[in-house]
Amino acid sequence: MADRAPTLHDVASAAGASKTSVSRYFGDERERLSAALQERIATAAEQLGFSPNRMARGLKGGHSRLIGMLVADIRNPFSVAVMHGVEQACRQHGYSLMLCNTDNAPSQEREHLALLASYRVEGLVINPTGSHQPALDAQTIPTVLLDRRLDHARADVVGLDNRLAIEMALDHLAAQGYREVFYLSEPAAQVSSREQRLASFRHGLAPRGLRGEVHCQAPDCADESLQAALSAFIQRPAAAPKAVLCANGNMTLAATRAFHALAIRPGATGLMGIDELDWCGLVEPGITTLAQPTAAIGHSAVACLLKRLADPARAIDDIQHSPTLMARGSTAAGTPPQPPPAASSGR
Amino acid sequence: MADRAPTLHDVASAAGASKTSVSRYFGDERERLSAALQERIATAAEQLGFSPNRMARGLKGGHSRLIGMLVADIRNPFSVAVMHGVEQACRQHGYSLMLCNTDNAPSQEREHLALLASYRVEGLVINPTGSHQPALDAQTIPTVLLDRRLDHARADVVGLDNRLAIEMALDHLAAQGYREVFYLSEPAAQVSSREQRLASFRHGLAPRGLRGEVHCQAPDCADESLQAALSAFIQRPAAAPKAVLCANGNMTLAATRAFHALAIRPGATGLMGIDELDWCGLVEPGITTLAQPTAAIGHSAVACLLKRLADPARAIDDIQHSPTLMARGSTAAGTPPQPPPAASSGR
DNA sequence: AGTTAGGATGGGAACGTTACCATTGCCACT
DNA sequence: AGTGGCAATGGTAACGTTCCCATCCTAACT
Repeated sequence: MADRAPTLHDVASAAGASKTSVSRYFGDERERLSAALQERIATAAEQLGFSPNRMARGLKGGHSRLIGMLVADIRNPFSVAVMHGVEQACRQHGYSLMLCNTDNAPSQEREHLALLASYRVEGLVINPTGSHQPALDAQTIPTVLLDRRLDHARADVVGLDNRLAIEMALDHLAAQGYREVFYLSEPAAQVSSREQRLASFRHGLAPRGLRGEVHCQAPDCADESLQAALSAFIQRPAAAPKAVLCANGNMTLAATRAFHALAIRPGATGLMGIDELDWCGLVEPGITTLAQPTAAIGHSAVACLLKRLADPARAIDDIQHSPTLMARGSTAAGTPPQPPPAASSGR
Repeated sequence: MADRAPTLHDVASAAGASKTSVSRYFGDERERLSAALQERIATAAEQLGFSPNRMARGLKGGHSRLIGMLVADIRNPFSVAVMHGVEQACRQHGYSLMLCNTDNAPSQEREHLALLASYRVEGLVINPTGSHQPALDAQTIPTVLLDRRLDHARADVVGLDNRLAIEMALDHLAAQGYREVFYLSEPAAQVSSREQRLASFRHGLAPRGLRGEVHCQAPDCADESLQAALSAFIQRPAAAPKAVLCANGNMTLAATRAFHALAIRPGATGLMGIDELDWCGLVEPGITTLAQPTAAIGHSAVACLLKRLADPARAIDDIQHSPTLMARGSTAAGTPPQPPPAASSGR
């Protein structure tokens, strides 16, 4: 019969009702209709296979019921896990998620931002690419920043408690008897979470009697430079065991590959990373990680966004989640854990 | 100034032009406008920060410029990789992607389908959950099925050449000297790709002089049953080496975990899987896989969809991609590869 | 009985855009 | 000079909804 999708009007005439009534039925005023009318509309709609046109609805009411999400790297399991949480939370609150992947490219970030704006998304969850984006700063749509802070943008931030994470990592490494730590990160400039972790690392060394060394490099870089740096670190003579600490999942993967290429089994030389990955228990002897509560992060990002939608003027939130230590063989030094150099030994 | 987003009309009056001209400027008739007018509109739009409202555009023209994608399990790296390809391809063709994750739940599949329909997406890329969905069959929106065929739905299919994949796997295992193969799959009923792989497995054994055993189980199931089955298979006395073949990435992960729990190092007992994963090179001694060309699959899914959009009546496509063998240590039997029992030895 | 409150319903004007048709010039024909 | 055509622009009616207001009816008041 109808070649195109049936409209409100079609349903109305089929049910012998007015557009308004049908609109009410599908909106949130269904109770205002008499039982008889509800029945008629339900039947007619069912029969025609009607589903309200969200475009039209969004146009008239100004509510798109859409939330946009910008992910820097969709192939990063951490991002996917958070995204999963975000999507669930959105759905729970009656929003749909429009997802865009920027592949860490500022140009795509800009483009997608414009796109999402043109769909009049009501809110934005953004995991920004590193580089500074004026377009992001000028954001007029309520925004929650994921994992990465942006200096110039007035937006809520949800992510990991980076200082706590690094301290937990250093505590664990120190307790396991490691005394020198090689910190492996992607280039930290411009990316707040990396900067925070790096700074916390630097500050956290001395109080624990640790020595540290920092190595930053892009993960897509050739493996050789990482291998070389790692190998130099490991071969350098030292009195106590050494460990490698990876600032995120990408680097954990890179470091594990480097260990593998150098034919070094983690443990005697420690290996630890932030972000839990499927395979961390599988690579011998198991790789110690700090797992991020990805679902919680996703949910709280949406919760935060909705709060801002409800009250645009409220103070900016900065929600920091705590990681969970997954201790495995890669940080069992082999030498029995020694008490820290100076401190009390009783406890 | 303006509290809400500026409209076409705002730009028009700011530029001293008509709505039509501005519409033309932002549509695909920009060349029809004189240079002077283009200039004026560009300036005005820039200054107001105008971006056309896609909702309104979609409403009037009937073109949402939206493609919907339904993914059964967003935490499956294979799905994500394909999705990445789909998104790229969409963007290249001027479409945006609306992504929904069904978490393998038919109810969510139904729900999301309705949602996408209500946004009037022009096409659908679906990776169906297993169970039979009348809603999917009745699909009136042009649809491409990913990886999984649906009996009752008239839709194009894009995926792996499952028969070829299994044959490549069996060829490889046979060539490496394995003679008994334990086939590990998620429950195959209702899911065409699993059924195809399973059937190909069964048919491919005899010609190669192999013996086979099939084990199906849900991946979220407790590990013990898998471990028990695996252990029974491995301990059974046999004249020649045995191998485990995993039907997809999830099962490869499960099997690797089981090997790990049983403290068996793959190799003497072979281990191989369909789907390449980050860590397959990392787990000792490297896990042999068949990599799917995920980007190509994503791109061809969109290409296929666009062809159908252009010509709804054309014959149904069934595009099968070929996998790539990533041979690693987990299928190096240790015994030198013997020539197949009967066949010619000269080649 | 007359008035009024209020519940149920319908009519019509937006929302921001595009599609169609109309209008204006201007130039090149015969 | 008159006509036709084309290029450049503008006006207006949709698209499918929701929102505001009007209308009707029933029931409960004075």
